[in-house]
Amino acid sequence: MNTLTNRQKEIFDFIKSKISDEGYPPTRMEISKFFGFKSPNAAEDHLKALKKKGFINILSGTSRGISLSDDDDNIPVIGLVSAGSPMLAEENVEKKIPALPISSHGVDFYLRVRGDSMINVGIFDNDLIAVNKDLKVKKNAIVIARIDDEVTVKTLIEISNNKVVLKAENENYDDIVINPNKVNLNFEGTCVGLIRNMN
Amino acid sequence: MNTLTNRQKEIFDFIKSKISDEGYPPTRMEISKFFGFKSPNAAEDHLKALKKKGFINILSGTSRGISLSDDDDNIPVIGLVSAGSPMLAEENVEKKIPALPISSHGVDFYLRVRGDSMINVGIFDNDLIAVNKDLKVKKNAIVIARIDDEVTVKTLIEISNNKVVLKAENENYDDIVINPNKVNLNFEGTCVGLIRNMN
DNA sequence: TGAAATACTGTATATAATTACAGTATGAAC
DNA sequence: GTTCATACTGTAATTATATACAGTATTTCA
Repeated sequence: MNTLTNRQKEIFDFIKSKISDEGYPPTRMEISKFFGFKSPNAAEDHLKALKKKGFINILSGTSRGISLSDDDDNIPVIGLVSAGSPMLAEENVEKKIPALPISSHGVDFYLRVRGDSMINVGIFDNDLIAVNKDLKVKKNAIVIARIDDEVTVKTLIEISNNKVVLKAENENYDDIVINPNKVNLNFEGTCVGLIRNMN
Repeated sequence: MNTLTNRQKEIFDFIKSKISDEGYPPTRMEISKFFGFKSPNAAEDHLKALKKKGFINILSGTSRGISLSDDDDNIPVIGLVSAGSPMLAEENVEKKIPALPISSHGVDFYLRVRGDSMINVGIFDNDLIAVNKDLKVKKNAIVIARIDDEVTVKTLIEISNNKVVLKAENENYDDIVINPNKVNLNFEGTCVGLIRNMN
């Protein structure tokens, strides 16, 4: 998908806000009025550009026939992570679900938790944790780490150039102490929320 | 708000599905075509009825100018419950948020948990629990009980005509043993899910 | 440096859409 | 037993809307 110019992004944002505010997309005239265009064709041209770049679909002959093609506010749920594959690789995506209704930080994906290593902080087997992948990992945060292709959820209690300590929140598990220069360690993100389904 | 006739509900549902499928509301002609009306005025009449009953708004002179007036898929979050007031009374509603993305059962409201009495089952202070108020309360379910105006979340471990036992999932709390004939006991619902926001 | 993309103005027109008015028929409410 | 709400048919007019064509000016990229 191509990138939008500043002006095109403004138009695209206007369309999105119209849809969320009014409940329906704008007409060419409404776009023109908002941006001060003297001709509806200016809006038409922008819509064609947005369509060409794949950001919207246009139904011809249909009033307000604009739909956003990039509707994916749905967030992937990651089940088991295959060795060697990136977190968000298609083979790892169990399904897609809408965003967490609460959450101060953005959620990039949900990860289904396996095992009981974090029960002391209320993260149970089969829970979904909401993960933000761009937040800087910080001490005392619950992080999603990948150690030599093994994905694990733990509390980060120490991080320096040659030592990383990951703590399981369960007395039955030992701390994981790693020299990041010797093993392959990646942080896949920080846990920012949790969803549990009870039956 | 008035109630809808079966036919009006069909029309209303069609409008909702059009909005979610196509991204914009239908025209009178599209409604008529779908239902087999031979006149667009049949749709017009229905829209007026829906407007009169408060289910939609209509912007005159605007193509597809239909908007849904009640975003009733948003679910109330209940904070502190005032003594004597029904659970869902307005004064108890903190805010409204979209439905839990997962959940096998319907969610009638979210309740903000106060205290640590359920930490052994992973329910922590400030968590939101998703509550279904119509499920029959069952042994071993986590229930929301109201005992003489005091709302509490506990595991129901015994229920009979003259004895109800509610268990806190934390060693520091004793079981609550109640004779339902002597105190005012109501079950407000069953916990069907959980949301936690982490910062 | 020259073509293509961007960002518009200006005009025009076919058609999409709203919506009023005039009816018909049926069942519920008072 | 008549009024009101529901649920439509049928017609028609005004206006809302999409969208083509012909331009101009500027910027981007190869």
